[in-house]
Parts: sequence; C-alpha cells; structure tokens
Amino acid sequence: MSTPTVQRRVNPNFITEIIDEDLKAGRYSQIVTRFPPEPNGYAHLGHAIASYLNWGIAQDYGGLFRLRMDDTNPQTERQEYAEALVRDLAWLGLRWDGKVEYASDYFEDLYQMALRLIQKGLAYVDSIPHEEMVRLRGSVEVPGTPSPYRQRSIEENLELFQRMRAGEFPTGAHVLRAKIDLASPNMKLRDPVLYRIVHAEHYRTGTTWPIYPSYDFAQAPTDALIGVTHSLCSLEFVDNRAIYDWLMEHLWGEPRPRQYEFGRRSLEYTVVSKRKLLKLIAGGHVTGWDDPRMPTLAGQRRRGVTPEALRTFAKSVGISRTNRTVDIALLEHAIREDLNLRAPRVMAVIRPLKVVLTNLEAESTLSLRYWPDDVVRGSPDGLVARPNGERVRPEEAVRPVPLTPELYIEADDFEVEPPPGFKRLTPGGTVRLRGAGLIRCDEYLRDATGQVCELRCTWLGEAGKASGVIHWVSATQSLRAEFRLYDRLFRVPLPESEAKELEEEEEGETREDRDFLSFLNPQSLEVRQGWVEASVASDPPETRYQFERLGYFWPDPLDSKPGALVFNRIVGLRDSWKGAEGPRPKGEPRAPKEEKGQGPGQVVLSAQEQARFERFKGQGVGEADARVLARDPALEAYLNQAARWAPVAHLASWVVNELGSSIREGSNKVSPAALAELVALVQGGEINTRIAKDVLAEAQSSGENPAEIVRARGLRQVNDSAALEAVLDRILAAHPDQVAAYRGGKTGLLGFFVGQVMRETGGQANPQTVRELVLRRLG
RNA sequence: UGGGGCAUCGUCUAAUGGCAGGACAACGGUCUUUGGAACCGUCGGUCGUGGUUCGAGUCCACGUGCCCCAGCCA
Repeated sequence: MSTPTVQRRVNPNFITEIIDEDLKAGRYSQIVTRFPPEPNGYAHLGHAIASYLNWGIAQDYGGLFRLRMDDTNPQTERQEYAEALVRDLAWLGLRWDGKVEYASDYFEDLYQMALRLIQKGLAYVDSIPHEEMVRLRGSVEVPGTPSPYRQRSIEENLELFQRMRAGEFPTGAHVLRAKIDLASPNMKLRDPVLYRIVHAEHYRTGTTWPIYPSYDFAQAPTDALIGVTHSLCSLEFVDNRAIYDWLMEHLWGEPRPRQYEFGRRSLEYTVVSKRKLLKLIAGGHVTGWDDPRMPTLAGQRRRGVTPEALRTFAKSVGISRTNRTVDIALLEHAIREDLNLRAPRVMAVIRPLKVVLTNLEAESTLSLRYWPDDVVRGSPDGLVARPNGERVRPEEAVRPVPLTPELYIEADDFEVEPPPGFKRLTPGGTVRLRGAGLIRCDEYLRDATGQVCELRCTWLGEAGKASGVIHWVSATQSLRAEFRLYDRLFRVPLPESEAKELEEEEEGETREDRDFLSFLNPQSLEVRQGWVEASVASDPPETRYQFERLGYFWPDPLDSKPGALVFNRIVGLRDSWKGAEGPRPKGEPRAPKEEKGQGPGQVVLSAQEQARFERFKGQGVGEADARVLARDPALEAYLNQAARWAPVAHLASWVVNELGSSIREGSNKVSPAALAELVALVQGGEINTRIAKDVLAEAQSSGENPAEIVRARGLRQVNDSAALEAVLDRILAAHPDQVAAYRGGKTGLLGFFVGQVMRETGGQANPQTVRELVLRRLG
C-alpha cells in the first residue's frame, strides 16, 4: 500500500492527509473504509457522494471498502430498502470487499461488549420514564442530574440487562446507558443510551432480539469488528466522536478505527430528506422513488443518467469540512460531458410543424452519420460505435434516413416575424436541413386559430447558402413517440431554506401549502407527442441518443414499448442562443450577498487587566500583544519567568504569537529559559526569525532544547551579500519568465524570489538582505 | 445562551508562511451542415479589524456570520 500517484478517484483532501500521516507512521498496514447507510429509504445523490468518497479513497490507497447496513432500528428499516441500496450502489459502480455487512449480524458481539462495559462499571440500566430522562439531562446551559438508578450495583445491572435481553420487559421500560458525565458541556456525553428495548420485528433478525443498540453503540464497535481504520461520517456527528473514542478506549484498544467528519453536500433545486421525498411521492407530485425527477439513484438511472456521469460529478464536488450546496450546473455538465461521447446523433421533432417540399416528387433515402466530425476526430482508434456497440469506421456508422416530400420540422424553427439574430426559417428565407440540403420557404398557411400549420417550401439541394441548420424528420416514414421533458423539480435553488423563511413569517404556523412543496416547479415535466426517425426501432432499448439540437434522450425503461415509444429527456443541450426569449429560464436569480456591517470590536479590560496592559506597554510591548498578555495569566506567568533571561520587549510577541496556543492548552514543551536563549540568538542576528520559528515548532513536538537544535545543526544566518547575490543570480537565470513578469509590473513576485533564495539556502539567508538584493537587481 | 464545527471567485475546490490556481457558471470571440462539441479570451475571491513576520488565505487576538448538539432516530 502506498500513496497514490496516478489518476486518483478522490482528489487530495484533509482525510487523505491524515491517511498519508497514518501510513507514514505505520499506524495501519492497510486502510479500510466503509459506507454505512440505514436501510430506511432509497439511495440518493447525497449517498452517492459519500459512498463514492469512501470507496474512492480505499481504491486510491489499495485498501478495502466495505458496505454495511446500519440496521439497528427495526421500526423504520425494511428488506426492500436494503436490497435497493445494494442494487443502486452496485449500479453506481462501487465494489465492496467481502459480503454486504449488516450491523444486525453483530448483535451478539455488541451484546457481549455491553456486558463487558457493565462489568467494568461503565454502564448501567436506567429505569426512569423517557420524559424524566430527558428532563434530567438538563439543557445546554444547565448540567444534567444523575438518575436515581445511576448507582446500581454491577450485579444488579448485569441481571437487569440480561433480563432485558431475555425479553422480560415491555418496550421502553429500561435502557442501558454509558456512565460518562452528566455535567459535560458536550450534550452527547451526558450518559448516552447504548441499548433500548423495542419489541418489534426486525427485517433480518425477526424477533430474536427485544433490545437494539443505539447509533453510537452500533457505530464504533462494528467499525472495529469489521476492521475499519478510517470511519468517515458527516459533520453533525462531531460531538458523537467523544462517545466513539470513549467506547474504543474501554472496549478495544489499538489499533482501532477513528472517526473523521466531513461536510454534507446538498444540491440546488432538490431535497433529499426521506420525509420530504416520501411527501413528494404521497402527494402525487412525482410517480415514485424512481421518478426521473427524483434525486434518488433509482430516479437518475431511470432518467438515463449513467453511473460514470455520477462518479465524475461526485469527484468534482470533492470533500471538505464545510457543508456546501452544489450548483446543479455541475451535475448537468458531468452528464453532458459523458453523453457527448456516448450518444449517437439522430433526429426527432417534438413540436411538429408540417413542411411540404413542393418540387420534390420522389422519395429518397439518405445515409447519415451517427457522429459529428469532432467526436470522430477524438476517437483514439479512429473507430466509432454503432448504437449496438459495434465499433466501425466512421463512414460505416450510418443509418438510413428517408427524405420525403412531406416533413416535420420543429415549430420553434419557423418565425413569421423573426427576432434579430434568428438563424432559422422565415418566410422567403433559406435554411439548411441537417444532412439534406437547403430549403426556401415560399408560403405559410395558418389554421382557424391563426397558428402557422404548414409551410410550403422549395428544396434547393446544395444550390445556395444558409446560415442556419435545423433538424427534421419524414412526415410519412417516421415513428410516433412520446417525449417526456424533465426539468428541475423546484423553482428555486434552495426550496428548504425558502420554506423555512416562509414558516418564520407565519409565526410558527406551519401550513401544508406553505412548505417546500409550494416551490415545486409546475413545469418539471412536460409531455409532448412527436416524431422520431425510424432507425431507432432497430437499436438496443438502452441506447442513449442525442436528438440533434434538442438534448439527450433515451427510451423510458418501463413505459417505452416498440409500438409506443416513450423517450425521457436526460438533459437538454447547452443553449447559448439569446434570442427573443433567451435560454430557457434557470430559476429566480440569487439574492446578492449581504453587506456585513462589522465593527472593529474592542475588548473591555478590567481595572487589573488595564494595569497589566499599561505595564507591558511601558516595557516596550506592542499594544495588541500587551492586550493579550494582560488578559491571560498563563501567558503572563510564562513571560515573567522568561524575563529573567531576556527583555520582555523581545520576548512578548514570541510568547503571544508562537507559544500562545500551546501554553493555553498545556502542551507547551519549551521552557521560558529555552525561549529566552533562542530569542537572544535572533536578537544577536545569529539566526533569523524563520529559523527560530522552524526550530521552535520542532522543539514543541520533540521536547528538545531549541538553541541546542540550532547548535547541533549548525544553523546560522547568512548575511554575506556576495554569497546571497550568487544564489539570487542562479535563481533569476532559472526563472526568466518570472523576471520578465516582475519587470512588467507583477511585483507580487518579490515574495517568490525571496522565497526561492530562502529555500535554496535552507532558510538561512537573511531575508531583509535578500529582499534588498532583489529590489536592487530588478528595480 | 453552554459546548462543538465552519468561513477562498456567483458555485465547488486548490495553494511546506513565498506568483491566490483549476473546474462549473456568466460574458466575448474562433470554428462549425447541431445556436451542440472543441478551442481561445474576459469577468470574478481569501468574512471584518488589528497584530506577528522581509513576506499572511495560512500564525496570534478580537469581532461578524452560518451550521450542529438538550430522541430510547441515524
């Protein structure tokens, strides 16, 4: 196992940094990640991103990836969901090592672990009513108070817990709690529940267990049992990490899994919470979990999105420690990019307008290519695919397209009064029929309602010129088809926060019709009856097409039948035409960022602090540092000790800015005398601040004496201008572009040159001297 | 409010204390038998105020804003 070098599945991030360190330190020989969905709903894009991350990292590091159902709540979980989860994640292209794991497979192990905890006096059976327990837990401001049962003997706890397991008590009568700290400021640590009694049938274990582990007690121990090393979860569980660590400490030991949290990703114009998805289904706003507008993997699959596109999307979204909402354009881009190379081009007309070619008597059959030239050119072996997958030379990747005297074109492609820049058909105008020469519109007919219903045109062959190209199909030899044009499910990018604002305006009165549903996009599905060229009838049913100028489509896997074709629009084409109407509406514009009115903020010092502040200032300490020192007794004490060996004015900024955090958190390993000695070296010009800082950091972790490190390494400051100039010359010669850019005005490069010299000299050059040299040489 | 987490172009994401870069979007152009694709370019960012430093997105202090925690859900 080693650090990945080529083509990572997941870009480097704060987790891979930790893994790199762990591997380097030899803490694990192989990394193991896992994805633990709860089988209480369908997999959605959020699952896709999180599972891809776990799988991808394991792949990148040659580690193992496990899939585990987190099925510890029999009341909400179902076999159907577990199966769907497995099916959908497999479809996504994830491969897990070993069988699918289930937390429920480890119920016996967990039970034994709970017994051990009780035996160690670290867990107890609590028998107070639920509401009472909630009350005793206190609040964020008020510490909790112990339950009267907290002091039960080990024997009594053991007996009670065993009787819980034996099913002797009704649901909710007792719980097993960890004995941690009821006064902890971390609410999660106030004696969390480990086990509860639930008499309900579990979809896998049936009625064999009347007790079920809680999230916390299932997570850490099963991670450990299946060998997980890096247990990733989302940010809302940060506080739970304390329980995770506590359990591992008392039940497992090293090496053991550790939990790391990442920020959730949500997607514009969608919701993913199970409750909301169910509401969409129940309300008939979508047809089910696999409705192509749903953010579920089942929905995306039915829509025609490929797993490759979703993996590309997941990779591009990335991971950080911040909750983020991703621009839906990123998803659409990933889908188009994938389909551009995958989808053969054919023609369909979804808003038909009849065209009669008055001078065309005979029918003919054209042979049109499936692929545009740029895709052909991009093919590595020069071959391209037929819809059936067969790879052939471009001139063989063709289909027959009948050209007949009666055609259909897109109604949008004809305008009686064209807006400026309109490149399609107009009365008397000429346009190119894709692959079939030019036509001129001689006449147009209107129906009783005044709508244009037919065009009479002259077919010109190649005689003439036209700037526009439109698509078409034969009116007599094409296939009828239904087209389902899917669009965003919501009108606004953030339906949930919009709904929340509404709620607040209503003063807490949550009305059914004022929630996120009120932001549904009424045009999220538009159904059209039109025509598609007949060649598609002989293609495999899962073929994804680009209907030229319309978008990417594929036959609906459930509803499309040979005699009754139904095509789903997977995603439209980008449209950069800004005509009369412009591109299709993209929702309401975002609200601009609010101006933040922020004052400078000044701490009010107490009288005593004020006195100390004045004293430090009098000793030559800068105001900001003096203010910090005056308010922090620990720093002041440290500084006072160090002051026996060096002037306060020289020491203060080091104590505040370099050692401040470690002194405060009690991890400081540099003695006041040692700091004073180091600072004296800086003051004497023997070393520069850069060396001092590096050495200090090293001393902080190793506990060595910093001045000793300086002596042992022979570190010193290089002031010799001639020597530095020689180094600088080499660097200027090696970076002619940067030199030119600097002379051209990019003075930000000063830092670059100084930095290069510093690096070259192992940080020992006198940076002021270098800076002057650079300025002199390039100025 | 006690505790915890987070803050870089409109969006997502990079930058051992040393050139704030990439992708998406937007905008403009080239090319084009798809107003597609491709290619080129433009716009645009370190939450604020101080401090440390030759040099700060990164370190320190003080602010501001957002998110999570008081289920026997996960």
